Amino acid sequence: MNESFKALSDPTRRKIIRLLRDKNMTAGEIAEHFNMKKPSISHHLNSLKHAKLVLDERQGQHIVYSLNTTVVQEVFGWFLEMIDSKKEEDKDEK
Amino acid sequence: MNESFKALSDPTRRKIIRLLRDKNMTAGEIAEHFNMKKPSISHHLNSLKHAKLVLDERQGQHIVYSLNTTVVQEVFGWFLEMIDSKKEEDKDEK
DNA sequence: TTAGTATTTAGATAATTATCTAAATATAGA
DNA sequence: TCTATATTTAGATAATTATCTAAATACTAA
Repeated sequence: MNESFKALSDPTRRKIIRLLRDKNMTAGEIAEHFNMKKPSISHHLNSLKHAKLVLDERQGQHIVYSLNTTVVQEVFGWFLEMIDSKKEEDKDEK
Repeated sequence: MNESFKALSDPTRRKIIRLLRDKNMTAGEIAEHFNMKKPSISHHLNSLKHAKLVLDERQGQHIVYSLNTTVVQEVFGWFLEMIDSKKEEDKDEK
């Protein structure tokens, strides 16, 4: 999970996640949303891949990236723990 | 919100958040949970403070740190958006 | 005022990270 | 095989980050 937190620390990568939330995309399509050279996008995608936040699949000349919602949900769960259990404590006290 | 994501990218800082979830603590109390020199803890606390994830209050010789759940919830909301709206789309299609 | 304790700040250092350029690799079609 | 396109890898570089040591600051009590 540390890798996920690290990957999400960068705004470019968060935007990539947001893009892939809506639909799967090729590396080139993703790159079009940024004013950045493609190797840099590759580097970011590699980071997200390493954290398993995205999955990649080659389709001929293209590589299609998709969001791995399972891992996003894991990180989500961490926040839930930080917020939710605190609410439960409050309830118990009342 | 970028500051929050950055702050949370470090495991030491995430552990601090987890500690403060349970109860407010002084810098010294927090430091006891880590095998690290106090200036380093200070550095981490400063990062969390800068991101507004924690709040500090001097009480005599001590500085007490508390979790700022509002900001934690903001970040939580980001994940909700990544997960939740995707679920809604699925529902609409069914 | 001095001494003790809590905590931070400053500075150094090594490691990590984000972007670029150049080159390499993978796929497809002629 | 050559050419074109998509994408990644490699290397350089500047910026950022995490830990340490030394020093400074803040508060308390004698």
